[in-house]
Amino acid sequence: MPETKVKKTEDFNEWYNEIVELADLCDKRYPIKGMNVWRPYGWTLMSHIDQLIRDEMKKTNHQEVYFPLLIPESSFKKEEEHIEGFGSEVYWITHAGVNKLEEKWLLRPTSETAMYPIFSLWIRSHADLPLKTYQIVNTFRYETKQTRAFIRVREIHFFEAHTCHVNFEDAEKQIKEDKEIAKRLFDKLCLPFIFGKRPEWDKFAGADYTISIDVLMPSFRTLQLGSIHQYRDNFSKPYDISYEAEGGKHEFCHQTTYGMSERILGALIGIHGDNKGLVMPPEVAPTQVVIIPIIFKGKEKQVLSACETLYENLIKEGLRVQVDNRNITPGNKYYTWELKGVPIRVEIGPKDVEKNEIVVVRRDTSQKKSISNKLIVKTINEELKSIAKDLYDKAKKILNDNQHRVKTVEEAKKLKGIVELPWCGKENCALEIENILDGKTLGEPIDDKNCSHPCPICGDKSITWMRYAKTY
RNA sequence: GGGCCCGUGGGGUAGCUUGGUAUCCUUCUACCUUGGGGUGGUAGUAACCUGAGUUCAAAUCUCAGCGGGCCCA
Repeated sequence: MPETKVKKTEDFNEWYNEIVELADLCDKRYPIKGMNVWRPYGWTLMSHIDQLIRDEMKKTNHQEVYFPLLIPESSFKKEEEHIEGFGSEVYWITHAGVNKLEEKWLLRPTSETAMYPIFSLWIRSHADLPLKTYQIVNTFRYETKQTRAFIRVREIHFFEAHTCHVNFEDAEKQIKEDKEIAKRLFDKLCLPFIFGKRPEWDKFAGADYTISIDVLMPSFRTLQLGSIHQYRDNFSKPYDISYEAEGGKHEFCHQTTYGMSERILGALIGIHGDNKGLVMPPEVAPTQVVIIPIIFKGKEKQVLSACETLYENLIKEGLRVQVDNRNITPGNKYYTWELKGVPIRVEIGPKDVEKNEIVVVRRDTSQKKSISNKLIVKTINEELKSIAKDLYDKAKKILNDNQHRVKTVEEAKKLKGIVELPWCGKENCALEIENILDGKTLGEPIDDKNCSHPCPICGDKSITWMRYAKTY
C-alpha cells in the first residue's frame, strides 16, 4: 500500500508540506516567500469553499462588493489602533513608473480603511441600515515568520463581511447571525470548531471585542479559521459613518466584521487527510464520484458504455462525476484519486457488467462493496452522506479527547491540545500561564464559562475559564 | 526577534571532505505490450538558485543575496 513518505502521525508538518504539492493544490516554487501559486485542483477546492460562503451570505442578505486593492495612506491612518496593529506588515507603493507618488498607497492588509470612507458616503439615513456587505479578495500582509501553504501566507485569499448598524444591539444581533453562519458552514465542511472570546490584548486592532473560530490540527496546535469582530463605533467615528435617525438626530453606526481565509482549506487537508492523501468532504470535493473502467482486451465497449450510463445517471442527480479514461492501469488510477481525496470511487469491469453490478469504494474507510445497478444512485447518495457524517464524528472525537478543563497548571502541563484553566482576569496571570505551558491564550469560552476555582497563578477569584494551546 | 540545517533535470537524490567527464530512481514524450491496487519493454527530452571572489579550471572552496525547512522567544 503506497503512502506518503512522511506519516501524518509521525511528523505532521512534513506530511502537510508533502501533501499540498503531491495533491496538486499549490506550487510553492514561486520565488516570493509566502506567495504560492494556486494550481487548478486547489483553486477549484477553494472556489467550492467560497461558494458555500456565498450561499450563506445570500441566505443572510449580505451583498457582494469589490473594493480596490490600493488604499491611500491618509485613509489608512485614521484609526490609531488599527495602524498600530497592521503598520509593521503592510506593503507600500511609493512609485509609479519613474515618479515618486505624492501620497503613498498600500496594499490592503484587510479592507476597513478602503471601505469605510465610502460607507460614510453611502449611509445617510437609518433607512440605509443595516448595511451588510462582503467581498472575497486577496489581501497582503508582510509575514516575517515561517510561512506555510494555506496556513501562513503573505497574499491571503480573504473573505471579509462588513456590516453597519443603527446601534450596538443591532450589531450584536449580527454577531449572533455570524455565529450561526459559522455553525452551518463548518458543519458542511465536517470541521468541528470552538468559539472563543479573545483576550483584550490579543483582539483585532481597533475592535471592541473579537470572537475567534478555532480548530484543532493533528499536530495538537490550534488553527484560527475565522474571526468575528464587534467594532462598536470605534471606526465609524474616525471615518464619519453616521446616519440621520428617525428623530432627526445624527448618530454613529455600530459595525461588525467577519473574516475567513484559505486556512479553511489548510484545516480540511490537515484534519481529514491521511497517509494516502487528501480526504475531501463531499460538499467541496471537486469530483465526488470517480468512475474507473476496468478494461480488458475485447471487452472495452461493454465496460465503457456501462461507465457512460452510470455517469449520465449520476450527473442527473446533480453530482460531480468523472470517468477516468486514461490509458494507464486501474491501480494507478486508484492512487491518483485517493491522493486527491475523491470521496467515492466506482469500479466497473467485465465481471460487473455481466452481473449488472458496480463496485463502490469509500475513500475514508477503504470499504469496498458490490452494488446492483438498480440501487447504485441511492447507494451513492447515502454513502456520500455517511462519509460526511463519519468525517465530522471522527474529527469531533479528536477535538473532544484533546480539550481539557483542569484546575492547576501542573495538570495542564501534562496535557496536549487545548486546556482550560481558571482565570482571574489579569493579563499577567494569563501571560505567565502562556510561559509555563509554552502556549498561547486562545480566549475564554463564550458559554459555559462560569468558574468557581481560584486563579492558579495569583489565587484570586476567577471570572472565567481561559483556554490555552499551541497555535499556528 | 534569536539559533540551526538546506538549495544538483518536473519531483527525489549521488557527487562536495581531497576542485577537472554529473549518478541513480521517478516523472514526462513516442511506440509496442498490459489492464480488478503503481504491467513490462525500446527509444528520447531534461539539472548544478543568483551574483561576486579565489583558481589554468568551481556543483565542489569563500562572501553576499534570494529561496526552502526546522527549533526557540
